[in-house]
Amino acid sequence: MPESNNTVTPTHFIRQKIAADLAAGKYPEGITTRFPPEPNGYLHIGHAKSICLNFGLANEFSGRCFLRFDDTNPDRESPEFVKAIKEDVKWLGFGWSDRLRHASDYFEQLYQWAVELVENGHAYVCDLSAEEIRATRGTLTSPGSNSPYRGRSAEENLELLAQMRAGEFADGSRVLRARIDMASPNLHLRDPALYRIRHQTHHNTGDTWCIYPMYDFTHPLSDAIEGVTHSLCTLEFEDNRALYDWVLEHVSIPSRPYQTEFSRLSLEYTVVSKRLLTTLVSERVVDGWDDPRMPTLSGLRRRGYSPASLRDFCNRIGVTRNQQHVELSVLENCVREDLERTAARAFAVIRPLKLVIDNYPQDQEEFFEAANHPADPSRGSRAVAFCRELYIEHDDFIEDPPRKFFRLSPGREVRLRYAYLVTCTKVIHDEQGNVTQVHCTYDPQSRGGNPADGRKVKGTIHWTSARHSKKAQVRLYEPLFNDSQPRFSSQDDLHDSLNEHSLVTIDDAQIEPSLTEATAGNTFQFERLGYFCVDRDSAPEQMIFNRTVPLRDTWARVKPR
RNA sequence: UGGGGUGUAGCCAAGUGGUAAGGCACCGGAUUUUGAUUCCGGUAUUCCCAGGUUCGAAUCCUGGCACCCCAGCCA
Repeated sequence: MPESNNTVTPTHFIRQKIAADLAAGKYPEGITTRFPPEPNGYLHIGHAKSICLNFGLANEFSGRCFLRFDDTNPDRESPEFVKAIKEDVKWLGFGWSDRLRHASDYFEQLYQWAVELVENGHAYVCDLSAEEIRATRGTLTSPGSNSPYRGRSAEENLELLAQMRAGEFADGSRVLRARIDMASPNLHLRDPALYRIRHQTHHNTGDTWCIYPMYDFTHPLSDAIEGVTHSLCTLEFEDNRALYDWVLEHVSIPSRPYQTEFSRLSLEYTVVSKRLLTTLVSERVVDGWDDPRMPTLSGLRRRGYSPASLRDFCNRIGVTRNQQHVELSVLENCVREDLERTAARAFAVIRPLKLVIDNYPQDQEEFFEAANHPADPSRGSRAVAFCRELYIEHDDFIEDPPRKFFRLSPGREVRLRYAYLVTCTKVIHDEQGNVTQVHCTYDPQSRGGNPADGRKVKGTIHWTSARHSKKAQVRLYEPLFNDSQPRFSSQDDLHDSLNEHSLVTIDDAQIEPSLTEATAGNTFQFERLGYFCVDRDSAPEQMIFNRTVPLRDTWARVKPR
C-alpha cells in the first residue's frame, strides 16, 4: 500500500550521512542498521520513530536491519515482551527475515573479549561495593579516585574473572571494570563496570551464566558482530559514545560500527517512560498495555491507528538533534488522513434522541441507499432502514439555537441524510425540562434528501431507525493526562495528573444493523462523528467501538461557550 | 561551578555565503446531502542576543544568554 501520495520523504542528517558514506565507497557491501529493544516492556510511539528510522533506512538503501533484543539484564526481561515486540514491529510493517538476534546469543564471544581486555591490562576485577564505587566516582566537577584493586595483575584478574563466571562469588561482591581514567570529565569513562554478578535465570540463556555484561560493553560489540555500519540511538547516549568507541578500539573486532545520535520523540499529553507505563498497567489505571489510551503500539492499534498512519507520522516529524516536542494534532492529522480514504462510512448515534415523524405511516418502512464511501463509488453502497421513529444525535437538536446553528430546532427544517427533509413541530420534555423527544413532519416529495422544489436546506444530520438499529457500546477517549507535558516527581501526583475523562463509556449508542457484522480491528467513519474501531472484546450481540479520533469539528470552535 | 549537546513561526522542520522550502495548527474564501473531505489564498522584512568579517550572513568569526543530557553493578 502506498504511503499518502503527496508526502515527499524529507531528508535528514542521518540519511545524508549514509548517502555520503556510500558515495565515498565506505560500504561496498551496503549499510547495516539494527533496532535494539530491551524486552522489559512494550514498544511505544517513541520506538516507532526508531523502528521506522532503522528499518526504513535499511530498505531505502538496500541494506539490512537486525531486530536485536538487548537482553543483558535478566531481572527485568521476559519472553512475554519478546513476543509482543516482534508482533508490534511486524504490525508496523517491517520484517527482519533471518536477522533476529539476542545480545545474549553473544555471551560467550563477549566473555572472550572481556578476557582479551583483561590480558591486555584494560580491565580489572574490582571488589568495591556498589556504594564504594559510587563514592569514588567523583562528581560532575571533581575527579574520581582509583580503586585499590586497579593495580591487580593480568594473571590475578584472569583468575578472578574465571571465578566470577564459575559462580564462586556472591551477587554484587565483585565487578569487572574497564581501566580507563578516573579523572575523565566524561563520567562514563571513569572505569565503568563491564560485568556484574547476578545469579539469576535468563529468559534466553537459562542458568548458563551468573555474570552478565553491561550495556556499554555489549552494545558496541553486538553491533560489530552483526556488521552494523550505522548504529543509531537517542541523544542521551551521546556521552556513551566515547565508551562505545573505546570498547571497539581495545578488542579484536570483525567490523567497525559508528554511533550516531538523534533526539527522542516527545509527544504532547503522553509519557513513554517504561517505569510510568508499567505503573499505569500494574495499578490498573488502564486496562493493560494495549489500553487504547496507552502510547504503546498495541494501544494505538487497539485504538484504531493504522500502521501506515504511524509511519507517516514518523516521516513527518523528521530526525534531528533538536529537543522535539510534537503536538498531538500532527499524529491525529495522520490517522484522519489515512482513515479518510480507507474507512467505510456508517451511521451511528452516540447520544440518541428520539425523533417521531408524525405524518409518516406507523407500519411503513423503507430503505435508502447509502454510499460506503462517497468519494469512492467502487466501494458500493448499502441499504439503510427508515421508519416513523428514529434516533438522532442529541447535539443535533437545540431548542433555543445560537446564531449560525443550522441543525434541528423548533420550526426548522433539516435533511436526514440519504432520507427525507423533516421539520420540527413539537418538543417533549421531562419533569426537569430536558428534551426527551422531538416530533417532526416529513416532506414526502424529498425522498433521498432532495426536495421536489429544489429548495436549499443547510443542515444535514445522521440518524438511525429506532425499529432497526442495534444498541452498542462506544468508548470515547481523550488524553490520559491533563498536562500537555506531564511531569511526575512522585507516585502521588500521578493520580492528580490523570484526566478523569480519558475514557467515557456510552452503553446505549445506536448503530445501523450492518455494523453488527464488523469484526475486531475493523475501522469505520461514523458519519459526522469520527473514526471508530471495533474493539477486540466486541461480539455480534454486544458490539464495542473505540473512538480513534473525532472528525475535525469547525462548529465546535465556532459555537458559543 | 566539569563534560557533552541544542537554539529558524504556536509545534515540527528544510536551509551548508547570494537575499527564509514544506507539514501541523491558525485565519479567510469556494465546493459540499458528513459544519467532514477537497480546493484556493493568508500567516518570519527575519533565523536566541550583541558585536565583527563580507558587495552580500540564518549560514563565517568573537562574546554572551537560554534550554537539554551525564555522577546505575539500568538500557
